[in-house]
Amino acid sequence: MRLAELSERSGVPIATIKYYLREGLLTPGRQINARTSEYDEEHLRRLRLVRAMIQVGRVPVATVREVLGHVDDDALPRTIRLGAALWALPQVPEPDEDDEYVRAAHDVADELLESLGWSNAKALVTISPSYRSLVVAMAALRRLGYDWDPQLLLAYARLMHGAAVLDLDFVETHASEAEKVETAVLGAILVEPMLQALHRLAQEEESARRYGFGDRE
Amino acid sequence: MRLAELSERSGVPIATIKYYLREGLLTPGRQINARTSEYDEEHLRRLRLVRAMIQVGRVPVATVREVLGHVDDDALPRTIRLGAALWALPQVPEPDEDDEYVRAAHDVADELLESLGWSNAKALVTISPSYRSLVVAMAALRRLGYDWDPQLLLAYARLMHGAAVLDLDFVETHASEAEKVETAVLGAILVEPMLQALHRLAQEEESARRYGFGDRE
DNA sequence: GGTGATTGGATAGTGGCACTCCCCAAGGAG
DNA sequence: CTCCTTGGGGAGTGCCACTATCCAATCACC
Repeated sequence: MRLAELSERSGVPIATIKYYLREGLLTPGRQINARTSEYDEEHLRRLRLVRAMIQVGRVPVATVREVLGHVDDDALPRTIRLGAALWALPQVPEPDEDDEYVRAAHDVADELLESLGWSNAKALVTISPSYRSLVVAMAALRRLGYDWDPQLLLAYARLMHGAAVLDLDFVETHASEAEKVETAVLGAILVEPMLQALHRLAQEEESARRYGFGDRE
Repeated sequence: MRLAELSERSGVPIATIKYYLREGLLTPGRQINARTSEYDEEHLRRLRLVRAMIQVGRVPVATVREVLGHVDDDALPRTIRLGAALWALPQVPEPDEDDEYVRAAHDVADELLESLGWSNAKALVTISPSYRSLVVAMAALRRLGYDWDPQLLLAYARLMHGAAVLDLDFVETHASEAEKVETAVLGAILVEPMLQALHRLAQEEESARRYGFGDRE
């Protein structure tokens, strides 16, 4: 198919597809002659993937390129490719390690990993950007005066581990070997907005259940 | 305290505080004379809250203003204020209702709410932006060819309901009546990055557990 | 074979956003 | 009285995700 049809079937404007091509998010089509390129179903699929990452996952264009680079890197073993792709995702800004709240958050986070028995990967996990994000969020909450119990964090962690198990079970049963990394990355990028939406819906529901709507009080 | 000290204690540059003041994210200090304003602990707290929403929660400045407006609106009952604040948070772009994947996602989402027994708030919930986000994410996954089981979604929803129960229990025990809405909003804004970080860590851990690191294969 | 429309590619421009720079006038210190 | 500091406000900056325009090659139709 040609650019116009690719645009038609994906719903992405032609100018935007050109931009993605320039940015290296899509591989160029097969050059038929100087003025015509042919795109196939794989291009369409990749384009939809890119769009989903950008629009649903709010991933910056430069990061999409990086993530896809890792996903496509057949030279690396699977866990490393997944890890590399996840590490490339946008993260919170670097924490200030001199801040007392940040140091305290590190301690709590380390204890948490210990309790969860995630220590086998601890060397890796403690330098992961996700670990940093966790520490930053914990420190921010504490700085605002919310001194939550580490047990609460443990409960959250168990819930999210449950979600991760569901993700990877899904990857197991539904994806071919070659697609596993891609599916797992999508698990991180597209499932997260879904979880977030469910979380907010659940909050609204639970709040209404506990306190009613209050409009008759 | 004066602007310089507010900046010092919060770690936010003076120019940025001025910008927040101009944008209405902070109330002006008490004017002492034409050239001096006095800020108090409440300003500091509010500034930290704003910073956390922007940097950790990635909430746009205009949205922070809107959310805080709802949080501060004492005229409304609590559930409504919480709902209004959550609804103001940034969401995915409007779905194309003519798209077959979007319509199918609507059906699955409605069934899900039914199964969960969240139907008491259904009229509200189905017009919630979170509901829209959910539908968009579901449609995007399907469009990419991942035909997951609705049961999987139900399992995710139960997990996130568990998280919401933890959130609201925390609000119950740790916040004064006046702070409840603020805490609940923070629950949506600061707990979410924490959950996301835990989710990614859990994925890395679970992936390493199942497949090893693969570097000796 | 000529002619106007279409296509793909490159370049430059746009709009939004979160700051950030700079200047000014008012205080305050010596 | 002079110089330094401070708060306020407007204008500018840098980044990012597009998007509009231009150009030349080709294709459809006459």
